[in-house]
Amino acid sequence: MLNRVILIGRLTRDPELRYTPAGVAVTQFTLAVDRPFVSSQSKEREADFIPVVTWRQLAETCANYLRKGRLTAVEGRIQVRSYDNNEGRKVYVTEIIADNVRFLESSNSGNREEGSYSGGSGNGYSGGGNSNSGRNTRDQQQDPFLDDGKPIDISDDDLPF
Amino acid sequence: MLNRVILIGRLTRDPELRYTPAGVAVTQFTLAVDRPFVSSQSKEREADFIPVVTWRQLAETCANYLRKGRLTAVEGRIQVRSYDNNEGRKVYVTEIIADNVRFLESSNSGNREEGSYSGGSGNGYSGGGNSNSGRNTRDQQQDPFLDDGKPIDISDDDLPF
Amino acid sequence: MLNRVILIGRLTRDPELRYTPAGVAVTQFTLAVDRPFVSSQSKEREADFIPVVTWRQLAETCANYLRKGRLTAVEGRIQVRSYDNNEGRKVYVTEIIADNVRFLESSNSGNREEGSYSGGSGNGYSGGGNSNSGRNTRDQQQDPFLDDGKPIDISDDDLPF
Amino acid sequence: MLNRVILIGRLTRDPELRYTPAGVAVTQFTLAVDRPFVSSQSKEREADFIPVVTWRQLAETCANYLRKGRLTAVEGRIQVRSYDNNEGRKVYVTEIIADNVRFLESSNSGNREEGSYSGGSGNGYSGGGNSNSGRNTRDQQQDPFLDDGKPIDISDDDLPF
DNA sequence: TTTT
DNA sequence: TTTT
Repeated sequence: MLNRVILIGRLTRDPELRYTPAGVAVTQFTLAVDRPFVSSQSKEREADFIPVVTWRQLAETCANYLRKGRLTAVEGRIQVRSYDNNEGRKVYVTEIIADNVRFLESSNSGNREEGSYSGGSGNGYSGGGNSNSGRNTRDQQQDPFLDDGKPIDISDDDLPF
Repeated sequence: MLNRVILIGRLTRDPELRYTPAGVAVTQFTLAVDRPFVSSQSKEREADFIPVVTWRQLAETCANYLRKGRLTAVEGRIQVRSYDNNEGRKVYVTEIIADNVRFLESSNSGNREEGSYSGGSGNGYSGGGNSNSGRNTRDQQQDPFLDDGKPIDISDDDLPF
Repeated sequence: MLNRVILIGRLTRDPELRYTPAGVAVTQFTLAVDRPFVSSQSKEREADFIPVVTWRQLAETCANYLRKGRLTAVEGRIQVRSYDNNEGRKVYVTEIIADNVRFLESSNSGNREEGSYSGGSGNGYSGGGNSNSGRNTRDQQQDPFLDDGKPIDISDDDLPF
Repeated sequence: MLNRVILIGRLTRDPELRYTPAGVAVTQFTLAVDRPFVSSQSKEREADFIPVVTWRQLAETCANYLRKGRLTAVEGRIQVRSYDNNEGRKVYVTEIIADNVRFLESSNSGNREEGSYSGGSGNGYSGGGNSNSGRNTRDQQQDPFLDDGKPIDISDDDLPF
């Protein structure tokens, strides 16, 4: 009925821009969001690493302007999808589908002129191809967003807009 | 830095109240949150099933008043934890740690007097024991929230408050 | 840069549907939102009364389905506008411009099938006229939303979409 | 029932720290929050100026670290209060009562180490007095937060915590 | 001016 | 694995 998320954190890597077979842009990145408390003795885990997905025009803007380490605000909704891994086990993936992303730090270190771009009506398909390259270090079973140099296998019927 | 989630949905089952070894109450339930759009042809998946965790006094209030099917509002933050399953693979679990829960439907069907309870300073430990029973059908490796009739294995150092 | 509000409360009156000179639907209502605490001795003020404005298709849906007393969730942004009253003093009006409204109670008292309607791309102008009537008791200088039987004086340039 | 606001914007002035007669710290500032759209021809109003109030420990932290122009995230709830101006007219004031404030820019221009402080259980009364001075340029009828050099007239019964 |  |  209602599903709203707002996060502020830093990118753990540069964003990954991909295209669906129909040429729809989709960008994925992960935000490290510091937890508000100090975990008493353990001291090990102090941030949540939350995957974010953007589509269409917003995907391309994020790919162009966001970089590893940048402080970023994200607004969107939680989505849970699942797939079967190669042991036949169902794996659940929870992601934030963002419709609004604010760049709280710009490239020039003196950040008084931060940009801000939001999603919405824009469709903004700007060509096919795949601007991504060479970050194939993750386990394909663990992460369906793995970049294998080919358009990702998402039916356009699955698009949330 | 900032991590805020607000959901409105319906419980997929009755909530599960457990206690940590130190006697801290923790309640888990899942909200079915209808998606805002109609997934064109497929028509199969139209809701997200989002796990929610509450602690202490709020946990006990939720266990007492929430039931399967009830429309409920939840406010909290996203938390990602991980554990190793029995194939040695790391499994990530994403949950909402709620600090505010609103009961939008009460038990009497005419719901003009809905309750509302929030978390906070309350500590509200009300005894040990385990009021839960007999729903051991899930794979323990898949879900550490599995009810095995014993207090759950969470160190009190892990408590987020 | 980012401006997000989520409220759950009850309508203090039936909603008011108006039309701009260009025929754009706009509906206003007020939500009574109970405060989370008990104001110690005074005990008088226990809710905030927060004005909400919706536009276009969402305005017409709200006017059709919302009624005084109904529990309702609203998502939107805070907007502050000002006007000069007849003593030449600037008066500030703070409203929630809603883009998503959820009806948590339906007309039939057994509320298991609540509706839910959100804003967005819809334009949904459904005729001119003014379905409103006879509530002219407020001071025009105090409230530009006063219903005087004529289309309200809002330039279409002021529309937030 | 539920009342949640999240804003990101810039301070229009340095924050104002005051104390109630009972010595409780309260800090007020205004956030300029840019609107997400371009108001077609008029071009005049492109931001909302939203008053924010913080209490106790959080008030003192804000007074110490926030400055005019700083990019800041605020989380809280909307509160509407009223008073009678000297023409006997009731004036409504809408403010955000913040319980979490994030400093997205630190004093040193290279802002890689932004601070972040949240409210909560802290009580943090650190003395009486009034650290504020000389900004009495606003109309008292317009702004009950006007600094007149004396503790403000708020009964401790009015405190929201 | 206010809702349950 | 799922709610209305």
